[in-house]
Amino acid sequence: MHTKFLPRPAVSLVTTSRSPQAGAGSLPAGEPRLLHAEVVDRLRDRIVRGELAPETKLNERVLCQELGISRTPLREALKYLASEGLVQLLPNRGAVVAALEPGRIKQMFVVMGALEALAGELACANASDADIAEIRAMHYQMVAHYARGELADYFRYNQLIHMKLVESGGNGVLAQSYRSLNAHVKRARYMANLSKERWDKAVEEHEAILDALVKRDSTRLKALLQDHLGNKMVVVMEALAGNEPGKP
Amino acid sequence: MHTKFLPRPAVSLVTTSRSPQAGAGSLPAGEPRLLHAEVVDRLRDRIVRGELAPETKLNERVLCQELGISRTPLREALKYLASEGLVQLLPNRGAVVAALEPGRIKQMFVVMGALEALAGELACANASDADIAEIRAMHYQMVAHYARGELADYFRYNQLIHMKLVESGGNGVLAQSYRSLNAHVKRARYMANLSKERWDKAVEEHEAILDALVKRDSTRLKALLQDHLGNKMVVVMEALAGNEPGKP
DNA sequence: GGAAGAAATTTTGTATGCATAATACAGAAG
DNA sequence: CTTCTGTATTATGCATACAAAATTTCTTCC
Repeated sequence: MHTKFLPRPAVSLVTTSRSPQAGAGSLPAGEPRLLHAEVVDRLRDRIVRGELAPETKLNERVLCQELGISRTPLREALKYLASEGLVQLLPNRGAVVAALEPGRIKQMFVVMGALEALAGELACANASDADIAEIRAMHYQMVAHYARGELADYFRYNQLIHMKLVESGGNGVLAQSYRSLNAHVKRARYMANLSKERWDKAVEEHEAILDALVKRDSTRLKALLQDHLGNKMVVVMEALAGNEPGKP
Repeated sequence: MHTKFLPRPAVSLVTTSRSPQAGAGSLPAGEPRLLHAEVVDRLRDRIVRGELAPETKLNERVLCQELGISRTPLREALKYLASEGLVQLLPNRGAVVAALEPGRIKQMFVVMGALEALAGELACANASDADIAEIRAMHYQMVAHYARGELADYFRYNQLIHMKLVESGGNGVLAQSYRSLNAHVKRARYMANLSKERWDKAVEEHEAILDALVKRDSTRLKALLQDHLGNKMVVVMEALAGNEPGKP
């Protein structure tokens, strides 16, 4: 697998032009977006998508050139991502993309199970009818993509549904915790090749989940979510076991 | 309440002397401890203990002087703490200690409830006898401090017990998530004045919790932990409601 | 040829400098 | 006295400079 960075010609995030050498600012900017925050989002995205593979060394000079910024905001972003657990800081030796240890991912699934169960409970109790209608709409979108075999779009709606479900319980802390763990797990999922059978089953499970939510059947929803997540865990863990039997 | 910083004469964290102007390093240092990491720990501690009160403005120049470092590692530390949610970054306006919104704290208790329930389950299943013996020992220490009316020490052992219980389930991700939420909640608890009755009851609850753990009665332990946490929530929420009826 | 060690290079950690945004302050107008 | 406006001050965001550590490269010796 490639670990080399693409020689992108430093498209540069700098738009607000606060830098000493820069010439002219432009956008009126309703809300100032700081560089480190932008970099956090970009790097997190690249890590989650697997473009920055686990254990990739993050060379500051290279990243700075790619992003068209100086080391200061980059290093701030790395600290932020380290706190999220997506980056590991090695004192005096820089930063690397966090490893994807199967044991740790499994632990994350267990915790996410507890969070999703709680989320299901809260959603049944607190979700508005509009929330549920939105989830139903996303569900049908997802099923449509499934029918057409469009995996990427299926995944996207799948994620949207799970996030919306978690959010509609009205507990922002829960949503935040879930999102954070989910980012880690998503990294692993990019390796997992969904089998046709598993895909079929996952859609079935989603049908049942939607049904339980509509009926606000908390007990059943919790059980279904647990089951769904458990199955997903199996798939991901298998993929993970297959993709790194021995680290070279 | 004081929000002003103490004029500490810059005791300086700099020991490794990598700075341009610094004179001499000293400690052989088995493992290099970086400045930003040190600052993260210090600031987090001050925030959790309430020495840096909620919504306190964090002036970089002042903190730099207090810590005896330059702005670079300080700002890195602030980014890290922002990711933990203990600090809020205001673009172009610096950083403030995160507010203690009762609604949010309540949400945290709900999530911690789910995590503790899981922790209880895992502890019953996975804790070694040595783990349980350690918890028991800490429990008796705690009770001794309770008997002597030593609140601070009681709290310390209380925390140790809860953390050990969470850790002995063997799920590091769970422990990490719990620790993070706990830091936030601890901030609130520093305001809560435990009544004698509540204290008595809390110790009773702990007796029952220990008993359930020793017997590895997962179902009962979960229920007891939920109850215990729920009671603690009531106390904290009352204190929080009392201490900020109107923000000046 | 390979191991060991020294010098050169790169990389990281921290401090500092500079430009812009934000705030405090002063004075004028109402 | 309050409110507005323009200016001085301060604070923040980013870039850069420099020193120590780590890594690589080049010798040297066996």
